[in-house]
Parts: sequence; structure tokens; C-alpha cells
Amino acid sequence: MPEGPEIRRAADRVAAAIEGLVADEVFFAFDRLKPFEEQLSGRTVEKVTTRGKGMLTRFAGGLSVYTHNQLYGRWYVMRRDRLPKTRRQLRFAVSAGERRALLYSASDIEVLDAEAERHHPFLSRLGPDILSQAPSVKELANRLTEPPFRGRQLAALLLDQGFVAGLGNYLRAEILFEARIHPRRRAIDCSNEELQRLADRTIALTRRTYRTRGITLSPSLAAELKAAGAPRSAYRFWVYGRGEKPCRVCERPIAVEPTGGRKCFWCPACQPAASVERPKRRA
DNA sequence: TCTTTATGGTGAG
DNA sequence: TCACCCTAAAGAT
Repeated sequence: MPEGPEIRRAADRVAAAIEGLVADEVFFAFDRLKPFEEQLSGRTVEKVTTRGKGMLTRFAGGLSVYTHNQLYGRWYVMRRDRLPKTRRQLRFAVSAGERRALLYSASDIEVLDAEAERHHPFLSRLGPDILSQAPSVKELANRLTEPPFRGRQLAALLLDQGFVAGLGNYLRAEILFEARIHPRRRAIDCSNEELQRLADRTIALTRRTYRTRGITLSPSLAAELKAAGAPRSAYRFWVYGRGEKPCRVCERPIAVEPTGGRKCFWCPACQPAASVERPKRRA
């Protein structure tokens, strides 16, 4: 469950289970982290927060466990006497009170003090996080017009965690679709109205995805398809993963093209390239 | 049992 | 832009 809103959901579950309680048992699978098992056990879990797709489990005394699920990490929250039915590898676990939070498969796990967190190569470069910092539409639209962001292709910009933290490959496609903007355009070539739309959809879709546990499609359309018996995979996205399938709005085939090694999906009719193609500039 | 793909990220050139 | 790292699941053989 990799993109920001889903990580935030996982953090909510972990927080509900162990936040404010004394961690009486801490487990790390990696040898380099073993010394922290004893150091952290007996301390209170003060806060479970997220920074984009990263998660921080803060312990009393100033240490935090940073985890990043990458593509495959998965959190489980269980009664402390139970283990999930899975063949995955357990990497980190905290037991407190009656419950236990377990992180499987993830490989990016570190223990950080405040100083290390400040200088962390990933955390220190993150842009605003929509769910925890709630930038306004106006602020985000302004950010789009600032260098170096304004000259970059939007498809690449939305994936850049330094621009906005927490967006990923499906959100970028879905945001650009709802904003009706072609992925290859740049902020510098967009009208003010388009920039407002893009900022507005970025915020709205991130929040919606959080509420719906990963469904970016409009709630009414999703409900309609679900009622008709469609599986979740069929009512989740507007365009993501729907290459060649008919657009849900205009029925023309959805386009797919790799941008920066990752597939980008869009509707060529609903998201036209700029009316006047500009000559390609030097990079 | 193999190959491929993935909602992620890094570093070299 | 590309190769590569990470791990799991799905699809092909």
C-alpha cells in the first residue's frame, strides 16, 4: 500500500493501537538495528506520523524509527498474541498494551535522533505533505510557478517528492486526468486557471484517496459500478492501469507511455496537449 | 520454475 | 536516461 494516503492510513492504525503506550517489546530483523531493541523497549510510543510515503514512530527520549514501505512493505496491527497469516518476512514489530504493530517486507528501516532526522537524505528533501501540512490551493498553485518546478514536465514533477511528498504513479495520473491536463505539459505553459485546477485536484484527490482507502474515482461513479457488481479493481481509477481501455468520460482509448521509466496513463481527448505545440527547447 | 511487473527510490553518466 | 536495489505476486512455461 505504497502512496502517501495509504501510508497515512496504516499510520492511523498503528497509532490507534500503540500510541501513548509503553512499548514493552521491540523487534528488529536486521543485525544493525538489534541494539535498539533494548534501547527502545520500556519507552512510550509518543507519536506515529508520516512524511509523504515515509513513516516515523516516535519514542520517548528522542529516538524515532523511520520506515519506508517502498513497493512491498506492509503493516499489520493485531492482538499481541497473534501473528498474521503470511509468508512475508517480519522486519520490525512493537508490542504495547494488548496489541502489536508489525511491519513486513520493508527494507528501509532506520533509527534516527532529531539531528539525524533533520539531515536525513530523503526526509530533509521532501516537499509539503498534503495530509499533514494541508497547504492551500493558492499556495500549491504558487509553488507550481516557482523555479525549478515551473519548467518541468508535470508527469515528472508530480512524482518528485521534493515538490509534493506522498504522490505516486497512480495519483499523478489520476490528478492530471481530473485536472484535464496533458502529462507532458509544464506549469510555465499553463494558464492560471489550469494551475488552480491542478493544485485543487492534487489536494482533493489526495484527501479523497485517504478517505476511500485508495479509490481515486469519483465516489458516485465508484458506488454505481460497485452496485453493478464490479470488483474493486474495476472501479478504482479513472485512467491508471487502463491503457487502451475506453475513457470513462469520452470512451476514447486511454494512452500509455513510459515517462522516466514508469508508465503514465492519460486520455488523449480529455487531456489534450497544449493547443499550440511549442518547439522543443534545449534541456 | 521461470520471467515479468509493481502504488518506490538511488546513483552514475 | 539507465541500471540497479529491494521483495512479492502474477503470469508464462
